[in-house]
Amino acid sequence: MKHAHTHDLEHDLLAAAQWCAKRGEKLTDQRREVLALLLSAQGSMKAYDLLAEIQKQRPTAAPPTVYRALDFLVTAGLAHKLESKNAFVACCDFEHPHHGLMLICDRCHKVTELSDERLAARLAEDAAGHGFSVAAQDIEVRGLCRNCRDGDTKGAA
Amino acid sequence: MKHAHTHDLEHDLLAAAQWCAKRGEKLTDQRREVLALLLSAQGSMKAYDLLAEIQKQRPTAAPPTVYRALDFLVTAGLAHKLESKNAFVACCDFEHPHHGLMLICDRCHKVTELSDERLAARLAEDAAGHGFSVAAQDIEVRGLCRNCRDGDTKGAA
DNA sequence: CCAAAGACGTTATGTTATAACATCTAATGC
DNA sequence: GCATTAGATGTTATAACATAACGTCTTTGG
Ligand SMILES: [Zn+2]
Ligand SMILES: [Zn+2]
Ligand SMILES: [Zn+2]
Ligand SMILES: [Zn+2]
Repeated sequence: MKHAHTHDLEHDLLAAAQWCAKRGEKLTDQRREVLALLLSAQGSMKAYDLLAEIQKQRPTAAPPTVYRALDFLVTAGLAHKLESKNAFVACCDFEHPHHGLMLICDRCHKVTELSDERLAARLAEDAAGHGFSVAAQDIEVRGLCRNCRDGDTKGAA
Repeated sequence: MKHAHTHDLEHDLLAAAQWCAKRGEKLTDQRREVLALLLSAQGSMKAYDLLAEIQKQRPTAAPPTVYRALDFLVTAGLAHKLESKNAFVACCDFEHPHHGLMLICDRCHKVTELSDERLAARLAEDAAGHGFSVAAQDIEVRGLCRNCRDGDTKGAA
């Protein structure tokens, strides 16, 4: 079981590459590296933290290196930006475009992405009621995850 | 009718001062100036735009001047931060704490704050279903407001 | 081969936000 | 009144987040 995570990671990266190909785009090495970091992270990652990781293998990497990769991943639906944290997370289910609802733990910083179509529908309904047509939505919730709320101390930063 | 806006503004500022007093805090001159700018703005305002306005009357003002005022206003519920724009808006109804839903027009940049308790409840329910306890929530919707959708050209930036 | 498009390298800069410490002011208790 | 103290502000510097601009390289299709 030692390499279970690695195996899942490879599987996810392959699926992401296929998803890109389906869209007529390419998951290049740099994009793959950034996505791999996001997939491996416990919570979200900041752009400059990603940059620091990338620089371990590619010392000449600069901010545009990682921001370009992030832009690509977000546009392709492979990752999401957490606006309230200026941080990024891998999407949990990029093959099924959705309106994610992000649960962000203030204590262990873990992020859980939910999808609730009825919630999104209600949102669109509220907006329509004011003559507003929705192009994009962002729902971020801060609080405590189950572990942290139950007094677990292992997840603390 | 020429001074209707001014009158509303003074009324709102008075109400805000009373709201602060009720909380054992003070709406100082600087805080009042920032709030007045937010109340008078058509859409949201960025911190450094607020700073530029403040500096017209108080040339020594620096970033902490405006960020401190904004922190106070947001904490007191008198203003909200739009995380997706790094910008700020006055709250439409600070005397009735709520979970605002922000409709942000991509064309004229106007912001409409709605309150939908059922939406907030659904959100909390989704979170609870995953063992997550909600401390704060942020819902931001981008799109086109009624005027802009209908082809009005007056509101363009 | 050649042209065009996409990706990447590189430098510099723009934008957003806070740390840290000094000073001032207002409220409290004596 | 006067010291104490908490809150607010002044001031300088820097941290953190993000993009502009331009050059080069690689891939791909004619
Ligand atoms: Zn997702
Ligand atoms: Zn947690
Ligand atoms: Zn509000
Ligand atoms: Zn509009």
